[in-house]
Amino acid sequence: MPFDINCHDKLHEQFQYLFEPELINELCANGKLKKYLAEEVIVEIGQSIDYFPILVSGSVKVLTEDKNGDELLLYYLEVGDTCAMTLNCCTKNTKSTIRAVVENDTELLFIPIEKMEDWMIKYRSWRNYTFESYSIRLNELISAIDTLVFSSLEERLINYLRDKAWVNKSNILKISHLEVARELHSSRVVISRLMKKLENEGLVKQSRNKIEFLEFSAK
DNA sequence: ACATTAATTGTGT
DNA sequence: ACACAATTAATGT
Repeated sequence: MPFDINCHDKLHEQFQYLFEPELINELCANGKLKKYLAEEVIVEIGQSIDYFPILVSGSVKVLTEDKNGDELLLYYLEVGDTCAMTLNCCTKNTKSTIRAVVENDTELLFIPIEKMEDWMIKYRSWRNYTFESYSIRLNELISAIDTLVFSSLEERLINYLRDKAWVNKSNILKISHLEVARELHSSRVVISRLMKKLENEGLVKQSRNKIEFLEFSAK
């Protein structure tokens, strides 16, 4: 990892409201910045975690997998987020039960786990950050489970499209029905039928490998 | 520009 | 769920 002269300024800019300047200096001094391209796998299921990642730019999706190898999207991570899973793995030294895949080109800052305990004691903002992350991730999970259990696939599909549009900051999603089906743990035919229905209802426009999500109602 | 092929999407059973 | 039809994008000639 080459030393990045811009790292310092960039981090100060990104995290000025999250961490005190002292801590950001420590982040620069101890963290390693790594770039990932879309579709790259950051963490695989069963892998152990030896660095603590913080998302500096881009976005990442977090998935589980059942024994048949079928996937299910849990949630997205955005700038400033970290994964609660890794918080767990770092402290308890267990293996990851999730897979993390890059959604949009991403930069991650990797922190050696030894530093985490130091900072927990030294920096109030770090304590807040880790607790906040836990709490946010827990709520994300609960709401994911909620829609999973209580909503029809149609509602899940709409939620999925909305979330994806949000993290991509675009209403135009470049994705095929097959990929959607995999992330929602459904089948391609079912998704195609639902998409057709949504299209007739005027919620989406679609063409090959492209879905345009039309939602203007505030929420 | 046209033909061939592969991938994606649509529909009926 | 499966099979197949229809459509579209990609590639070669």
